[in-house]
Order: sequence, then structure tokens, then C-alpha cells
Amino acid sequence: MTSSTRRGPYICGIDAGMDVVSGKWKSLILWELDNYGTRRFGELKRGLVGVSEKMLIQHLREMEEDGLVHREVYREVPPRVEYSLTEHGRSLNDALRPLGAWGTKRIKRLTTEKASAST
Amino acid sequence: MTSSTRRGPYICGIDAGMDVVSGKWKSLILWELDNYGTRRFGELKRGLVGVSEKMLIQHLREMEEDGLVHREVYREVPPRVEYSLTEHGRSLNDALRPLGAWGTKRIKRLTTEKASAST
DNA sequence: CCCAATGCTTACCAGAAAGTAAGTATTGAA
DNA sequence: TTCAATACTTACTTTCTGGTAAGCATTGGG
Repeated sequence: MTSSTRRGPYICGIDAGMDVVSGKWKSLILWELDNYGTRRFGELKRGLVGVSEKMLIQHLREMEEDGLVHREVYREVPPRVEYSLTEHGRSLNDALRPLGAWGTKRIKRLTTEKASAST
Repeated sequence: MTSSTRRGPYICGIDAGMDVVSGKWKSLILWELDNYGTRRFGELKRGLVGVSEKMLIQHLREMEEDGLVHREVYREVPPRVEYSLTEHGRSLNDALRPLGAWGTKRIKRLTTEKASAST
């Protein structure tokens, strides 16, 4: 059994939204796939600096199960597997954009505070 | 020392945004405070069914430290403490709205699938 | 015959997050 | 003198998450 996460019952929309994005690398995978359109496993691995193969595949599988990611296997040797976002994945990425913008502002704020604190 | 969470360095805005919201009850606290404007500790506890006092206060403290929540103490007996959102907290809540809407759609989708699966 | 290349899979472990339950402080009222 | 009411604290335990490192399968090339 791979799926361990909950997928409901949810008490509200944010709860449900947060559930599919919670996982250390998920939002980054989302961003990477949205940005490049299609990425091979190895490309994702190299793109997400620090991710382990175990977590990468685990997150990809969960996101596939959640209908966010499409997995295309090419029967070649060595094997080739390409990942891309589904329509749901793309819309989720859109929904995360305001949070990303908020976070960017927060980073700026923190930087400013740190700068003025060390004066 | 209460603060254990990371607060950076962040690799992007979503990363920073997710950081302040990650915590089982944080988005719900945000929603509750935004909805009521001001809530006492006990009111929050009763509003968030299932939360323990330990987690509630821990989350509130972290959110206060992150500048999302304002804590007002009234020196009465028995004590009264009121929590409310700061400007940053309110803007974060706004930023989370699209994710909440996405989640609501997802819940509907899941419900529909489940319904048609059991036919 | 062995290795490279790729995409996994598995077992094991450490640290973090969250749950449980009991205790603290204050003071007015019974 | 004891209790109720409120907002926490604290110690301990359990559960979850993610990291490490090694192994597996396929097949063309040296």
C-alpha cells in the first residue's frame, strides 16, 4: 500500500486544498512541471536540489493519484518516463499563485527587518 | 524556547507562504479569526473541534511570532485573552482564498466520483 | 561478461509534529 | 476553606514525515 495520506473527509475547502499540497516538495514539483510543461524523472530530481529519489517518486505517485500529475511511460532502454500536469494540476498551481505572491512579500519583509536589525 | 519552526531561508514565495500555514490547525485558526474578528482562547477551542489546548496555544504563539495574530490580554479574574488577525494575517487569509475555492471544487468532484462509483 | 544508464523499490532510522493528561495561577463567590 | 472559571504549562508518548543507502530490471555497447 503506497497511499497513506488522508484525502478527506475534509471540513472545508482550505483543508482539502492544503491536503493535496502538503508534502515537503509538492508545491515545488507543481511549479517545476508548470514551468517546463514536461519533465523526466531525472530532470525533476536534478531540478529539485536536495530531494531524495524516494520522496520524489512518493510525491509524484500521490499527486498522480490525486489527479494532478500525468505519468507517461516510454518503453525504451534505458527507460524514459515523462511527467506533466493535468488540468487539475494546472488549476491548483493557479490557485497557489496568490499564496506565492504573499510569501514573496513576506521574504522581502523579513530581509528588511533583518537588515535594519543589524544596523 | 517555543519556536521550533524554520522561517527560512526560503527558496521561493510558495515555500515561504506554506511555511507559515503548515501546522494542522493554522489555516482553520486563520479562517475562524477572520470570520469572527475577535475570539477568546476558549471560543477558538470550542470552534475548532478536536484541537488540543497544547496545539492551539502552540499554533497561536507561532502565528503571533509570525506577525499574523494579535494577542490582547485583559487582566481580570478569571483571565480573558482575545485573539485577532493583524493586517498580515488578513492578507494571508485573502491569499489562501483561491486555494480554498479549489479545494471546495475538489470536494465536490470527490463526492461525485464516489456517488457514481457506488452506482 | 560486465557495465552504463534510467527509473524506480525496499528496509531501516532519526527527528518532527501532534496527542494525552495532569498540573498551575488568580480571586471572588458559596 | 473550597470551588469554579479561564488560560495556559509541562512531561510523556505516539504517530508521521522524510532521509540514507543499497538493490532491482532492462538491454545495447565495449
